[in-house]
Amino acid sequence: MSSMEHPFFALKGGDRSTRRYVSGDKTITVAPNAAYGMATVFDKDIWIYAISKLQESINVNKFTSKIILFTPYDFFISTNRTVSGRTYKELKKSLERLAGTRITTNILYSNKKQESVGFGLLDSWRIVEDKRGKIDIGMVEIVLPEWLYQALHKKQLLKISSDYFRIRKPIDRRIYEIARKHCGNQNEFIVSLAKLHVKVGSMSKQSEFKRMLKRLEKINYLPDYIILYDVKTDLVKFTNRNSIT
DNA sequence: GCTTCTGGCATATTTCTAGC
DNA sequence: GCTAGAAATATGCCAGAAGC
Repeated sequence: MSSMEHPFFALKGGDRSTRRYVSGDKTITVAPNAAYGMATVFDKDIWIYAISKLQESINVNKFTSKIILFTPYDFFISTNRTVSGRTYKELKKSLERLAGTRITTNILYSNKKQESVGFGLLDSWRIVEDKRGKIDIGMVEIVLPEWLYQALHKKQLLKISSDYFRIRKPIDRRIYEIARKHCGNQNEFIVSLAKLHVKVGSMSKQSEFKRMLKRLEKINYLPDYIILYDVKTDLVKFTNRNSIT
């Protein structure tokens, strides 16, 4: 839920700037990997994929651990990706970015005692390669961070639409996540354009962000929610599609 | 035939800069 | 504030190879 509310992930690869966000007495610092940059919203698919695999095991009372093993091919198909040579190289880069991006925050502990914590988006990863003729068949092993693993067991996770992976634009994915987190099952959620711009984590100017929001409002294809932007008040309204009769 | 993987080309998206 | 263009990066589509 925290990763949906706050911009832990960049919209574009190669982002090497350290970001700091302040909201009341909560702060969050996102420091990217110097070589590969900050993890992106597409890298987050690995998280989502791993979590759904864990959730499946929990549902059938299977043993679970922070270590997840999967084939790249299954990951690509499950997350609506095309399968190509480049996709495999991208997967490796994604793992580098996830493991290299460091978060420092006090948002995870809301008790009176303020405590700052630092963590990576992945503890570690490795690709177990097996030569089959000329082809390298690889199994990917990732170790999820303890806090993410605990969040799953404490049910601090929100289910997202199965159409999420069909959203190809990173900015649209972020806007959907914010709508999912804040609007949830309520009828509507209203936020200022400036605040939404910060929450999305877009590095573009606000005027540029406004243009992209207007485009999204026009095509209005996000799962579960309808977006309305009021130019006069500079407010963005999310309406739950299920509440419209 | 299916799964897994590679590579090329064209197209789309984000961000930045410049100009009006 | 808005728009257009460029650069960097990501994605879509396709053909094809190899093992089971």
